[in-house]
Amino acid sequence: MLSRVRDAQCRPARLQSGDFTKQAGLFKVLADPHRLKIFATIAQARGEVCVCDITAALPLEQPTVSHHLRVLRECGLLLSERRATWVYYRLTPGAIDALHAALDVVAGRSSLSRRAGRAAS
Amino acid sequence: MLSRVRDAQCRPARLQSGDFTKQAGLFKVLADPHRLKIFATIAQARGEVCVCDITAALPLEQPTVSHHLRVLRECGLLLSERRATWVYYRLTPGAIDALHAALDVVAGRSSLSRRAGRAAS
DNA sequence: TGTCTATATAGACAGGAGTCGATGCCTGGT
DNA sequence: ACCAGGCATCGACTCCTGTCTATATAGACA
Repeated sequence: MLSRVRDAQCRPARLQSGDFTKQAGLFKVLADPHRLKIFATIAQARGEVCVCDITAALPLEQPTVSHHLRVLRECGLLLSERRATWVYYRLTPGAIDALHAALDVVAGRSSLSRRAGRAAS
Repeated sequence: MLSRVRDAQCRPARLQSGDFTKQAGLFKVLADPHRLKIFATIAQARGEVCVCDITAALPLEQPTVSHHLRVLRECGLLLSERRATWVYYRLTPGAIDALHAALDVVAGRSSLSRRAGRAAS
């Protein structure tokens, strides 16, 4: 039996039994360069950004930008608010933490200890 | 000119000029549940994991697992080493930090301050 | 050398995702 | 009431990707 030989020098590893569908879904939302640029722009604006400004800054047609904003909104990363004829997007509170937490689940690090680390800095 | 009206109450936001292709590429690699499970398994093993164990733990055929491992390897997150007939995968040193750094680029936080925060915990 | 096992590669296929043009909805102004 | 502009939705198209089967490669062993 060959597996006996391997086990002797490999000590086979408890494998992850859970599924990572939720985390993968978050990463998928960030897996597009244009969408990531939209998210980064809003994140670094530390406030709200008008859709018209986002559209103007991207080499995409308006419906495509609207589609990306919808994806970001529906996964819970962004919030939108209409004022007059314009729509403004902002980060959902805790969005960045949610992303770091997803990474921590993957890396096997508790999100509590990570937040403690960030708070100490 | 309508934009004048909007500018008065929107103060248009410096938009991100850089492209986030590199970061989006990293997130894309993690955007598949099976691939994320593979990565999490290896990350939490704190060492190397045999391909045969990964294949046994997933509801996928062997070539599909091999494909996912290739993707993780070619993006720089995993390293592979052959010993006898078996191949072992491990995390590339700094892989987790690279992912957090990518998030920090998006969130507008310097990776230096983040690492300092983690080191202090 | 021949065979068996473990892994990688090649090719094909189906479903998903990004993009666009056309159109509809909402709001403000005339 | 009508028009104009900003944004969302719809439908279609194309490319990408995850998956499979079939096959090749590499190493161990007889």
